[in-house]
Amino acid sequence: MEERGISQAVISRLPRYYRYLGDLKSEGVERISSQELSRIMHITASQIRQDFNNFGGFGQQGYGYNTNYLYDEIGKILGLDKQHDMILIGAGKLGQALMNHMNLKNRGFSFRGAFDIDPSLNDREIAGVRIYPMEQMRDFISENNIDIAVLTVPKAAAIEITQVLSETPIRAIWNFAHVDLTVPDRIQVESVHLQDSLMKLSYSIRCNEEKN
Amino acid sequence: MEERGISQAVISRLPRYYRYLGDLKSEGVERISSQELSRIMHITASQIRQDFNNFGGFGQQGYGYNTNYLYDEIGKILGLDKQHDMILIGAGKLGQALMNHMNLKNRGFSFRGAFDIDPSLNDREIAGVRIYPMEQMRDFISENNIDIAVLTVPKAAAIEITQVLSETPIRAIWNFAHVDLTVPDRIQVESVHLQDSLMKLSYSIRCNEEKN
DNA sequence: TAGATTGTTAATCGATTAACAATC
DNA sequence: TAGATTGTTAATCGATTAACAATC
Repeated sequence: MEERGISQAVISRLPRYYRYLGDLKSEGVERISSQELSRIMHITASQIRQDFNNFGGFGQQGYGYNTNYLYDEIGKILGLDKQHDMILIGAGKLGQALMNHMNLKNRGFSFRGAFDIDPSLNDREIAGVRIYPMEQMRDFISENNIDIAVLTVPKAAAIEITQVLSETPIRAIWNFAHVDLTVPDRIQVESVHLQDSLMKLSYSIRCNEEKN
Repeated sequence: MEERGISQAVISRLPRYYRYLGDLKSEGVERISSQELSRIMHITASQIRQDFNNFGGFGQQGYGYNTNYLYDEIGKILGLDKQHDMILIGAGKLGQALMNHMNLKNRGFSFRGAFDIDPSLNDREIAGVRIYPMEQMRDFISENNIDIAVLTVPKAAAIEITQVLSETPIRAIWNFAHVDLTVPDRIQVESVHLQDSLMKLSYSIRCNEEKN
């Protein structure tokens, strides 16, 4: 599994492959050719083969790909075979929604604790996860070997908290604040900019109506 | 403002330009050159100029760009000068979070109603928006000229509801379900796949730790 | 063996970057 | 006018698609 400089475009497609293969698997489909997958996913068979071959050959000539095997291999590439311990920072509605969704659905990812500046939330539990005062975050990360911090706080708070996180052994930040974060190289950041997404939708609407 | 076949790459960058220009504007910066913006946003000045010139010239040689003007123009391109009436479908935690966030923050976008299959939620209000029974959705869309449906329901429900939405005059779906939706051409879809985003983060973590 | 389908190289297409003439 | 910076063309780079030899 050689992975020198895989392009961002390829990586972005992996979760989608994983999803479709999971569906096929649960439908009992044992093997799939790049051509069939192409038809289902609406991308070219050529691209599918190129994408998979970035990570080595998963298929067999004349046969295609074994659904289960391919599913598992992509899972491994995505690091889904490993346990990820997470904390939530900012226990508002969005944060609570993520704890409900992600704790159940994606095995491998689990919230170990949540933190909020609002003292009235302290010691409460959401989806079986306890909410602690913000001051305890730093120590909690070290003591519980937390990998991922999920940031669901306003912009200004996100910048401040990122400063603090930069000095902890955290490995990644899943950022929902409407700001681009600056972190040391050893910390990975993935941002979900909901506003940006809605604006793209607004753009599509405008373009579509101008076609009249 | 000529816009034939603007690439998806350019469109994806527009909301980020808009965000940075908004920040500059509120800092009182009246003009900005592509070079300065390049330094702040960490993209090339060349790309910035190319991007803007897809929509016509917004700058002035020897001067740069007027921050306010550029901000407004990008806003217009993104359709932010227009009112967007939305409904929420699925009034769970995630949906509630979106109503709280988006109703206040992004002017131009406002929720007119929410719908849920859970009868216990009916007639309740969240962020000043009333929750109606699902059966009333269809009529509500027509009667209130709803543009955007925000889908925060599980996968299976999302597919069913999309069928129904396809027969209404809705113009866009903002999809949070973990599935790719199929709709008529006149309906725009923008999906936020949170699971995919988290998987990409997991991939980055794995790659980063393998560098040791 | 013949048919199918991968893995991989080569061709094409598109997006990014560089360069510079136009012009404020 | 001289300096600065855009708008735009040309060059480069990377990603996608096509083609086909390898092989199960």
